[in-house]
Amino acid sequence: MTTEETTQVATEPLGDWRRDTNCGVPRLEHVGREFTAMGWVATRRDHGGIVFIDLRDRTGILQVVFDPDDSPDAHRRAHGLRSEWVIAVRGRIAARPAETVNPDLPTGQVELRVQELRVLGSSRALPFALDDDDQTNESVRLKHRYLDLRRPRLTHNLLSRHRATSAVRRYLDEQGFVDLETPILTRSTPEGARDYLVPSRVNPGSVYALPQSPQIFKQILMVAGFERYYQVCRCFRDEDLRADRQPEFTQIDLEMSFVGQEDVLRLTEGLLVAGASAIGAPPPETPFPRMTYHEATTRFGTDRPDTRFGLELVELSDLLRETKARILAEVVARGGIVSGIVADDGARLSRRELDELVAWVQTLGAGGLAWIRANEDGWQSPLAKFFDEGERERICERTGLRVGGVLFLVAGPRKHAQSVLGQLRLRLAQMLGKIPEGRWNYLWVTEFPLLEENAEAKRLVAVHHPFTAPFEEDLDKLESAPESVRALAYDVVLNGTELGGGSIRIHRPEVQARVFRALGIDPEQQREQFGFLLDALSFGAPPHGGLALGLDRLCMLWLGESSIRDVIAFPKTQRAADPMSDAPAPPAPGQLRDLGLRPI
RNA sequence: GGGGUCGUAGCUCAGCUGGUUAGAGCGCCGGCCUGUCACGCCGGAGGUCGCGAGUUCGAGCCUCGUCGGCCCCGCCA
Repeated sequence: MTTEETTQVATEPLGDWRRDTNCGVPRLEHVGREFTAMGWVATRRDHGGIVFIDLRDRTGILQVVFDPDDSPDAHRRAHGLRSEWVIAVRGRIAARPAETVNPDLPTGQVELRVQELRVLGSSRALPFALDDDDQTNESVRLKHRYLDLRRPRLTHNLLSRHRATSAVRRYLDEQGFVDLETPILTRSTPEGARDYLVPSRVNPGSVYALPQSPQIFKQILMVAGFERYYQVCRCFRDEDLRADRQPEFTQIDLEMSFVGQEDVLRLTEGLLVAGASAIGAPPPETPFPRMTYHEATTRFGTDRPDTRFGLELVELSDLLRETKARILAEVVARGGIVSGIVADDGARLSRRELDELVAWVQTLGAGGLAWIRANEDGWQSPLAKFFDEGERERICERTGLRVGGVLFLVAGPRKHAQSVLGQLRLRLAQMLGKIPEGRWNYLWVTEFPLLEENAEAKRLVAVHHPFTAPFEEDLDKLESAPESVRALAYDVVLNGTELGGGSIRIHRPEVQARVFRALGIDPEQQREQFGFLLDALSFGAPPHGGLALGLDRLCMLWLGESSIRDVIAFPKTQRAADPMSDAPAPPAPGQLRDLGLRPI
């Protein structure tokens, strides 16, 4: 039978039938009631003399029974039903015989005995099975996303996401926030991610940019006097994709006037409690632990530490200044550091696994990875022969290295060595099974530096963005020691993933001018790039600050998924394409001409 | 831009050292079946081995290129 023939099954109109129960609803208390249910044929079990259908709607599954004793006509027609047909059934709820109760279904104690059947829609044979454990290639699933979304797990994910979003909106509404929209067609801003550009037909040669975030507009809304703004808004960044990065993603974006950092953090904690509770994840305990940027990078090698396990970094530079392992001593002499991680059960790793780690670290661009394995009969290490007795004792004392453990060492410029160890730490935790299940470690990282050296541009750039306020007490170092100035910026982290971040903004024009000067942005550039914000700030700007949270990532973590694609209805592939609609596509003839564009 | 990995029936996969007519499970189609819930039993259809070159007497298998999925580095203020 061909596909075309399959689709030629006669379907019936809905007529005056109306649904009066959902599939997930009926229980023993409904026995004897007459119901009309509608949904999709999830599975059929045709025994000839009797036919069972699992009927599915978004609320769950109900077993419906076609028995000739109830209706010979419905029973005869039930043989023709197929997977994913849409049907309406009318009948009576009955208790199942005791031995046929299905404990795996919430409705498993009852069934609907069908008196009348209407076939509302037929279905072609499916391109893939709608099981939660189906491993079908993702491009096939995305091409038929409407089918993929019928899988209970994805249905559950999107319904849960809706509950979380609704709860967040309710929470912010209660806190006096106003939901305001900002432009999607906006102006490209310098630095940051690559923009998606939209050419303007009525202004040939000019383009809009899609917003990377509504940053400037929400600050202007503060100047406009709205005091508290929020938006669940789409943001666009034309960068390469990852499991937790899509070209368009959703932020919970908010901004508040007349507040300091503490107010934003407390409000955000409440928001996360509301969202987690609504989605069914454990609500976090508040207040969240705090950690400075300095502590995070020193102890964990990253500004988004996963504190669910140890394996912390230990610096050894001062012990190894004079060591005969020249490869280490030279790095210290040049101003770099030697830092390490002890895995107290690291001896479980085979020589081969250790070698693979060394090779892997090299792919991160590190000079190398040294390891010291503390065996019963002494140290085993490519560097063992360089260390004398005193050094060994001091290293063990500092790091806690004991028999059965392995010490991993990385030497290099401070930032780089820490970052490599931070990544090694995560990898070790995975290999050694040190990441506990069911832990939800929320954490604030604070006191980010305001500015940092950009290696490529060889100048200072803003760590957060150019409107981030410096610490008041660090202001006098802005010219003398700009890199030591701390920012009133903060990130919220969950289990090593950055959920979002924000800052208190500069609302005083003279401070903004000094920061621009430190960034090397001259007044002409300031006007050109940020003129409208500077204008706004000059007309009575309240102190203000805010933050943005990645809603997709939040839902992913709360729901235990490993990709944000599983919490987005219509995500894109790694090449930023949509296999269902075939976007992006070449422009139609004439479209480019209308826009005043020519292919290069 | 770079690294890794995968691509064989609708789906998931097997396919030995390059050798006859490319297999399995699920799904699909037909038949039987009155208590199943991964129903069962019998039968059947279904293949551009991603695509293109090359090597070879001979390529699903080897080489090169290319397209696509996923993971990662760079990138993501």
